[in-house]
Amino acid sequence: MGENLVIVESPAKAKTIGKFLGEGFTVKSSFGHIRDLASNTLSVDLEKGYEPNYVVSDDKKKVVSELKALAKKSSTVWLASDEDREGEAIAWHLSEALKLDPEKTKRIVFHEITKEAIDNAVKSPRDIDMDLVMAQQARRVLDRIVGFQLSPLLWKKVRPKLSAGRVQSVAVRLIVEREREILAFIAKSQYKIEGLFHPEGTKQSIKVKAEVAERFEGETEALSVLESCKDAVFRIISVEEKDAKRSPSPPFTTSTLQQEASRKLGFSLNQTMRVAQSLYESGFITYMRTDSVNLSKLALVTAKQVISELYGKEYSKTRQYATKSKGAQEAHEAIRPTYINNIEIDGTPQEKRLYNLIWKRTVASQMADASILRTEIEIGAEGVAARFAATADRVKFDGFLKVYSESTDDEQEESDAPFSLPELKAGQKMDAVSISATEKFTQKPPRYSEASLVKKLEELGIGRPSTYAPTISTIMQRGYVTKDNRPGTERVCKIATLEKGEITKRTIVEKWGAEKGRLFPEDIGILVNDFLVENFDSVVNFGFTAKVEEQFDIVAQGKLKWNKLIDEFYKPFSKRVEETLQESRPKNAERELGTDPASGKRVIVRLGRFGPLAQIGESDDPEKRFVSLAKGQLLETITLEEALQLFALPRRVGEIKDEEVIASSGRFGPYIKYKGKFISLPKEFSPYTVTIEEAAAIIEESDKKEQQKLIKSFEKEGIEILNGRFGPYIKKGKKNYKIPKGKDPASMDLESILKIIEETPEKPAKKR
DNA sequence: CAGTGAGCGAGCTTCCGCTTGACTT
Repeated sequence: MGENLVIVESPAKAKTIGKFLGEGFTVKSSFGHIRDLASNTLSVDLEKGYEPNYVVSDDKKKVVSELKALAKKSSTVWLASDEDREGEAIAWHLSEALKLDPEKTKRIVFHEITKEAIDNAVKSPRDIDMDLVMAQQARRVLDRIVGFQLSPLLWKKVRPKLSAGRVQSVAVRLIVEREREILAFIAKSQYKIEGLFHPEGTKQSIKVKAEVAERFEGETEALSVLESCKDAVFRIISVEEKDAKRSPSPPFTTSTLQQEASRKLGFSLNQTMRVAQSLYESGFITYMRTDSVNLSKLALVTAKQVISELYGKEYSKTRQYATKSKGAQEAHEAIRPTYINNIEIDGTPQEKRLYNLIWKRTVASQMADASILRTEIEIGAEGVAARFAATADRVKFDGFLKVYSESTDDEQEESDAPFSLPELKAGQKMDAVSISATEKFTQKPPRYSEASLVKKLEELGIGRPSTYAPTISTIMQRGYVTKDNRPGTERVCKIATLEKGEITKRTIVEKWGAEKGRLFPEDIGILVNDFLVENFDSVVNFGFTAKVEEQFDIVAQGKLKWNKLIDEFYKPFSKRVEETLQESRPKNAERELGTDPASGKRVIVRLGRFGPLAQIGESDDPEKRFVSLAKGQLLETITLEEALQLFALPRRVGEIKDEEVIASSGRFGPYIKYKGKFISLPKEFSPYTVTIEEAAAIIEESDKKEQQKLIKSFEKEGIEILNGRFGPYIKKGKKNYKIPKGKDPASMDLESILKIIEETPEKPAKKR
């Protein structure tokens, strides 16, 4: 038992620090916050200066009692939580909950986990900074009041179990507003003119592709340019060479790691964080929840060594980056490999890939600029107003590009891969092999992906590294938004080509607007957002967090009392809550689409108990009909035709052997029903159009699969061995049992099966 | 699992930020 007890936030950190401190020190972890406002009620006394009611959370009772016992036996307790607002609060809650003697308690902080840094920290302890603690308390109480007063308002006015909060409601707002931008967007047709030229006196195969920078509004305008090119003699007007350089991106923070893992590896936010957590626990990387781009001195030195060894000295350039993002608290380092000389690690494929990404980004950040020679040429002709331009980049020195280049979110229509230009001189004649005018359409704004939404939130200073992934999970869980793919549509583009003195016109079909893993608002998200924007704009405003953060800073400086800040917010806020409560329901009114030509009744859409629906006939009409809207349809945008089509389901397709075949669409997509069985409809078929012949084939296919599914059956006992998605398994009644590895499912006897059933433990109650 | 669109009223839902854990199909 050590004389000294050191408490840090994370157990992995405790382990490493324990090694540095050695004899006489016991290092333990608090596992983050140990106390919080009681979770079942507001727990803020609105009458008594907003006094918070803190309790030790259930899952922390054990940690707290353990730490308490250890603290009792220790001569000194060192509170070594992070040096930011939350960390300071953790230190204070520890001192309160463990009833620490101030004489025996010391607050220390360190920014690097090295022996030197820790020794230094121990030499210069300080007291808990109560101003900073109160700034945290203000943050906590404000979030609780906003969340626990707005959410119940939604339960009353919209639907139970909904939620609202300073962070999540802004995230939803961003998605809803982006959707409306997209709806309002009208694609503009423009013409892009490109030419393929052959420099005179060079090999026949050499071609130079050049483009006119400006876009042309209409077909006539574009054609007149082509017309003017007919007999033109093209020459190089200018050749310009410029030196350019590119610099590496800073090392990873949580948000940039999430963005790059999404773009380069296709990871979701949760996936990235789960894999990073496991790399951290294995000691491969530094802490993964950080907003800092700072690297420790040790890391800088190792990076230099590694780069010099691998690529040569000229590739190394030591750089220290400054954090751009507002509100960054910088309690940790950037995310980097713990040992940069560790180029590869052991682990799952996912872990290897993420580690590799982190390694490359870190190393590249300490490498030299790439230097690039950019050649720009211009081609023109007398009588042709438009100028054709081409650029080519030649990498003179690759520098950091040897290791890493950052991806972008914008999907480019064509790859602008650098191509090389032949030796060209001003005045040189260029034969126009072909010149074409292609119709292009302006792009609608992109929907957010999980990662680009995090980027946006970070820019606005909303949310923290530890909450980005959970926040986005929350708004999906509430049903406000859905992550989805959309197949995209086709459109026809016109092309006119001038070749050998003649202009020919044709059209091509272009696929556009396909989306993968994007966030779409749902009707309930739109409704809740509009309700909040209408009544609480000051809170769901994009600038609200930045504004209160300024106030928290003033509290942290000791120039403002925390509960005065709260009071100034709460007075107008509670008034607004009261007023909104008195007012009528939010605009959940129905939207009228028109009349049903068959019955002459009114067709409306509205949000029902189970989601958005279309309705024919009034609510008091005994013959009224309902149908749910399909995935991807919104109340705001659905048309009468689309709504009426929904009523065509369920549809009788025909009969097979005197049994009806029905086609419809359910929770799990389109299906056909035959002899009481449901069969999912393959993608290429639609329930509106599938024919009885097609249905027969689908049913036959499904029967075949069903037969292959059954490996063995014990009818008397009601036990079956089946082939499932994850391999063979045992089924008895409604329960499934795993077959141990190495057993051949087809040759198992009843006895061994019963034994497996016997030995399989009961499923524990579902925890949430 | 593949349709629901209500009625009565009790009891519950919910925030943001720190941190990991222990469950199997």
